[in-house]
Amino acid sequence: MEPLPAAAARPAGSPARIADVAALAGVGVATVSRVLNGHVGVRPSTRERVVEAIEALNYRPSSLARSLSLQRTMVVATLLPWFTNPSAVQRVSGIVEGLSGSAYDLMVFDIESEDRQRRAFELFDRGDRADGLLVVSTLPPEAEVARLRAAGVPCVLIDAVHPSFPSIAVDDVAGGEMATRHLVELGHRRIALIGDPPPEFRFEWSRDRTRGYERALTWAGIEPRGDYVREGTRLPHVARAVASELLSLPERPTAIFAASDTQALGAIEAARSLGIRIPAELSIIGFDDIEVAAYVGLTTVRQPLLESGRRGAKLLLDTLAGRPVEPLCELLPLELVARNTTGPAPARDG
Amino acid sequence: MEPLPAAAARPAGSPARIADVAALAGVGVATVSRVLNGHVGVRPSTRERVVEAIEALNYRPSSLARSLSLQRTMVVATLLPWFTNPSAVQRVSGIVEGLSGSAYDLMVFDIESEDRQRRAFELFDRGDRADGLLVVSTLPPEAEVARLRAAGVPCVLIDAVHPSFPSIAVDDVAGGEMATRHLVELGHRRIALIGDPPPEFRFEWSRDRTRGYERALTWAGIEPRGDYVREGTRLPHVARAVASELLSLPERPTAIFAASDTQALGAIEAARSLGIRIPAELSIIGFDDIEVAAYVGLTTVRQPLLESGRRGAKLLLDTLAGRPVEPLCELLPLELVARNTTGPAPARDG
DNA sequence: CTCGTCGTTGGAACCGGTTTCAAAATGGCA
DNA sequence: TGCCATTTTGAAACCGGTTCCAACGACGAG
Repeated sequence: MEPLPAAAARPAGSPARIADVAALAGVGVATVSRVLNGHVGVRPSTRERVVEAIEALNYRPSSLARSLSLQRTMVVATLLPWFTNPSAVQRVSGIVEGLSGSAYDLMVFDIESEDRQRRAFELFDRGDRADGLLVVSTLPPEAEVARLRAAGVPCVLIDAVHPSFPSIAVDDVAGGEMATRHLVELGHRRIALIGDPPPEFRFEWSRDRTRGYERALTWAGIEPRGDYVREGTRLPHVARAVASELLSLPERPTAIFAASDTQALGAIEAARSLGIRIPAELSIIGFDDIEVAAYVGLTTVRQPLLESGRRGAKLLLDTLAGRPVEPLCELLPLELVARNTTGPAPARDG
Repeated sequence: MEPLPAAAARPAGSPARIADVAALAGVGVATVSRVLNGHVGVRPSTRERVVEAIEALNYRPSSLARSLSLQRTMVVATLLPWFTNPSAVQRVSGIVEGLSGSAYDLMVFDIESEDRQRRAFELFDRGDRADGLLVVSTLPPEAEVARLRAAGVPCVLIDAVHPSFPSIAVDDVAGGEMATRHLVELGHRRIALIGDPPPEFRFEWSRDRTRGYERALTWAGIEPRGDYVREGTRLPHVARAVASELLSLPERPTAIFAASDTQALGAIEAARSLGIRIPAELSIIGFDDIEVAAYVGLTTVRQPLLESGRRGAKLLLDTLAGRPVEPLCELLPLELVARNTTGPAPARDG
């Protein structure tokens, strides 16, 4: 029973294992495990010997091995494309908020290509790297949906909708319509659109906003013009170039609806460098209401980015806590925020 | 040798294991593993039977178990506080860039409290959840440094310096001096400072910038005034409140040096709402040069945020590839970017 | 026909924890 | 002191993979 002082140190470079601690303390691994996890029923004197051994070896259990054994990680993962986008950042902020105070840690995985999307699901679809998933702005491939369901991995979608999972989203068609109608009501007839990239990663909100745009135009009796619709890209400098093109058309549009604030900012820069005054000569409306939008006075359609993350996190926590959550789609409200980048159409156009 | 068709399905809810595949294909687990990992030396007919079984069961290996066995995850983790801060986001963007094209996936872990910092290192300091670490804007506690070294976890520091690890940083004292001197050269004598939070998570660049500020004042023969120095907080609205206080002092400062662009924006808002014209009545200079800084015309001290991430990622990849990297501190260059928020001191102050 | 070689294969040990279960140690009481 | 109930304890099985190594089968040569 006397403590064994020298339990043959392991090769340098390998941290101590539970077996090393057990050997040093002269107990079995089960006892060390009990001490580590604060189980009752360990004699105080034994506990102390174990604690000493732990400290002597500077031991900490492998969280990986622990997860494998427990079938539980206490980690929630967020999968999202281009997560350094301002709107994505806002959503993640909400998720952080929603998770704070819970026992779960957040791990963020960026998807910047189809390849990474595959890798992401390879890592997470069995639920062994995270106990729950928040999938943002992307729709999992059907094969993954099947696997996630088979493995029983709780999963909540944000800014994407799938019948198998609870989803948080907004009505993008209505949003596009709202933005366009605002411009129409200001007297604009030549309204251009800067849309987002083609459906990558199966998320298509930009297309939906375009549909809303077309619907509002039709409703106002305005013929949609092909040369006014540009499916640009999410990158600001490309949006800027696209806007420059639009503003150099022989029949220059008097208003631009950008499918995201980031793109709207690009459009503003383009107008600036062409010497076009906003909103006197050109109205610009964005979508999202990212943080800088308020700062620079951008008119936009506000969607509750932060709230979407917060709400998604809450739903996921509910599921993880065993409170059943229906796979319903929750639509968050949109709101037009009129600031300084939209105004009445120029006179000669009225 | 004939294929066993029905290898007793496992309880629903559990994804297939390698043993299930082996049973269904009528081979040993070793063979399945060989097929999975593309090893040579498997008879084509056998390989085919295994592949069929894999597809029949929709099997995918547990990445967790795989990591445990291989002692390798092919994941790089980034640990950083408040990673939804614009400057942090920029750094992460750089990391994403630096890692793209490599075989490593990036996982981001947010540290928003001391508790989370502890959790972060609990998860990662044995190197079993990630093969390498990028620690940003925070200094690991010494105990963790010891553990990381003991476990041989490659680790690169960004925006933090520690003798044990390669570090990427800037000279914050020089930066603070550069900013303040710019104001001095414009004729300002009443120069206030909005600093950052007290040293949380052991990162102290704000204090260093304050030192640079004091040094520049002394150099110009200006007596530092206690009521002009406010250690604010990173949150924009608090910075705004602090700026309001400063601007309501009987002897109002004619210039403000904000230790980060985020805080500078808060100061600008405060000035705006008090009807103080920038830069005619008040000069404001920030630090970082975050993306919106250029957009709103903020004068600032530019530090290469993106580059810091890119460079850190490269160093880590080098280490992971076995190319030895010295634990040296790499200082990136700072640059004064004069835009529209700073100008000559008001006349009566000259 | 037998032997040696080489290409395939599967059993078992291992990665580092948790937990079950039965055995051992302890303590109370007659 | 002896017996039984009650802690305490550790060996072994398990989580789900990878890989070493020995054994197996087929084949060509002698």
